[in-house]
Amino acid sequence: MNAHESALLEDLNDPQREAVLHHGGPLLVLSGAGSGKTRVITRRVAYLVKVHEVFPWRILAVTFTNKAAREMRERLVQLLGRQANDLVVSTFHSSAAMILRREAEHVGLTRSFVIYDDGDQLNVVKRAMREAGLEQSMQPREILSRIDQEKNQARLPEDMEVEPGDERGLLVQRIYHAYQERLRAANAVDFGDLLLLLVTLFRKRPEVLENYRRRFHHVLVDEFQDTNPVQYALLKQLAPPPSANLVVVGDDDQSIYRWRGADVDNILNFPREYPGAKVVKLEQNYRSDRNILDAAYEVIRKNTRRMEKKLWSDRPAGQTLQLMLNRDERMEAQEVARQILALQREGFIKFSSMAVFYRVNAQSRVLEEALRLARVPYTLVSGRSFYDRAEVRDASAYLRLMVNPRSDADLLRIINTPARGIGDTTVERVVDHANTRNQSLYEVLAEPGLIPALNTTAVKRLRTFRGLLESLHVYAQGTTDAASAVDEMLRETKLVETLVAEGSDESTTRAENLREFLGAAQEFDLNRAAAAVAAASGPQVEVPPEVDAAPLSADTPPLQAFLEQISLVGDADAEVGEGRVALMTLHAAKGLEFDAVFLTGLEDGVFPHSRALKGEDPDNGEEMAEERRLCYVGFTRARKRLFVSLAQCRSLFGELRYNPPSRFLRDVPPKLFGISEQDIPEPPRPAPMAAPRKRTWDEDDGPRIDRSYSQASDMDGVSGDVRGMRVRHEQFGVGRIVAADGSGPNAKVTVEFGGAVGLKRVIARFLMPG
DNA sequence: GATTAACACCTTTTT
DNA sequence: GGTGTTAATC
Repeated sequence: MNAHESALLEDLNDPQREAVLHHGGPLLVLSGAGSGKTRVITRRVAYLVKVHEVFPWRILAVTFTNKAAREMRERLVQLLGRQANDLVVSTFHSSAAMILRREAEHVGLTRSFVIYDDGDQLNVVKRAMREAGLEQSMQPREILSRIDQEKNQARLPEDMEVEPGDERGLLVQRIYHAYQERLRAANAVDFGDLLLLLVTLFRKRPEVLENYRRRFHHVLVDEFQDTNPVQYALLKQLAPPPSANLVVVGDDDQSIYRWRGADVDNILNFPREYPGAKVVKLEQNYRSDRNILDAAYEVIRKNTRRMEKKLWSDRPAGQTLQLMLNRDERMEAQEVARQILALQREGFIKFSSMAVFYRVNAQSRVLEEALRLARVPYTLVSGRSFYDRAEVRDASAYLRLMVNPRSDADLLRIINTPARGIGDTTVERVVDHANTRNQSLYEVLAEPGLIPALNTTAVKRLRTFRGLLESLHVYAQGTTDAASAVDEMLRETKLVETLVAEGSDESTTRAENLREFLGAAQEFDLNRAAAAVAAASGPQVEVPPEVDAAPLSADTPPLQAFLEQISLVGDADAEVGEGRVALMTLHAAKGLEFDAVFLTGLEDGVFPHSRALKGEDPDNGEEMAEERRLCYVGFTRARKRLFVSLAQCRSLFGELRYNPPSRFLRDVPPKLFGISEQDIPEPPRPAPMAAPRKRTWDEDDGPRIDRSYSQASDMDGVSGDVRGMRVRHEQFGVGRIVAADGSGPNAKVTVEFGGAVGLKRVIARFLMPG
């Protein structure tokens, strides 16, 4: 055994070592939470390279999230040094995008295709519906989600299985078809297409697939339990059964993306798809104290249809879990903040090793407020907030047009941003004209004079606008870095200028964001330059002539590469801040670990989510099983302390709701909370002021504006007789209520504001007592 | 054509 | 609480 070898096998337990050493053929690694699976994957890759002398470019390692890919890459750099540069380590979507770009012409795209996100997709669906005259038939959102589902199942419009007589299904199919045509015409793809088009291409053109099979002799997949049918199809193409070197690592108990088409059966049936696959179980947990592990097990064991395994640990039992019972969500948030400060003061746990989890993003607001008030530093770990801002998306739309002027969705987005006097009527006429001529908007705008019913000013403005796009497009073709393209675009479009001129606080922030966007482009260029240097100085190895060993993204032009990063990676800097508590959804928590974890909202209806509660048998449905797995994921993130919190009532979606404690809590034996069966405490009663308001106008109990629940400055509802009351409106100033009607959040009142304003009927919640 | 107020409607998780 | 749509007004 040489030095490399022993170093790479160091401190691995038996099954881990078995997985690293496994030689040839398919391998399934069932890895429980905290059992060291990333270590297994990275060591295995390093072992292949160093001991078996596999060329790094022969190895493809796919993960599900960008975070995971980044971490894996970092660890591999530590193990392999610059040899790691030649590995392909990326998400399904990134690697598919890179391959698709190389093969674009086979699928009716050009290499400069752009990637549409959710919002763009919805616009395309809406336009497809409008053109087909089917606007009122179904919700565009629903159509889109059904299209996405079809794509997840690897089905093109013609592959859809529609029962005869299924009107809605037929409608979806029709629009799906029109939608795809529009994407192709715009030289654009959506997320689903990245995978689906590639699978289709490989199916139709085996010789193209062959090139990649010849190259990638080793394929490794992380979080395999979350793969959906298209992803699995792609894997099977690249690493065909029965004998390819395909290593899949995952944990069926942590499958939490069923709603996005992920199929647990992929992992459950893997041994059948790849007969002879070796199966290794990693059951030793190195992360959590035993009390936490036991609690997690009690929750997950209720699921039927799982691969039986039980994590064990030689760690101490540790402290018991702590149950936090709160009156409402505000108290919950305060208590979380208080406990965080206490833990920090004890000195053992730093802010940066604590996290607060919640089921839905809507829960984060109250938590943030409380943490801010308590001066607890925190970071909100949410996917891609920066690139979701309107102004940043406008800027990206311009950039995408610079690369690909045919992108109608982008053109429509910015045709009047900043305002240049091109209104809805004009746009509609341009769109109609483009539809009849079957051309892109950009093409049609080359000769705006031909568009019917336009007046001369409109034609002139369109001409100027088209001129702008044209010169940007030309500029982009000559540019060698992303930042100069962004810079040029910001100058020419006057996006920043317009915002600055507006002068409001909000527009100033937006202008700042655009400057930050430029900064992101500069940073991107720097990283790219560094990567190029590293690649050039890497060891030159002999490559068999029939194999293409070039990096997948080899000659993507810089602006395009930057755009790809924006769409697929998002805000790479949104890592958990130093010295800050992390706030995130349970889904975002997968793959992370913290000394102390706060799991909030353990109430039936919140977690498990209300959607999982309805149905015939809410305790055994697939949705409930998934909620349970989500709970398991949440629990097993904690190393030493697990706080589980609920609120007896919480206002969600504008309404006050009383939810029973989560059924998951009943699965945890009380002794793990350090309490006995009898003294399971009652949550504190809601304060009298928090009583649900059910009053109507008939109950005359004196003038009163009910703002019991929210401390907000607005009037949530109106009750009692408020006539004569003084109120203030942001626009109209101070006045007196003369009449009122309705109740609840949309109650209206008529107010005499006096002066020039006079009588106005306004929604009560826009008023403040004044 | 732009701007604003009113109002309807939705709200799980995200590559 | 946000977002998109409509109607009214400049």
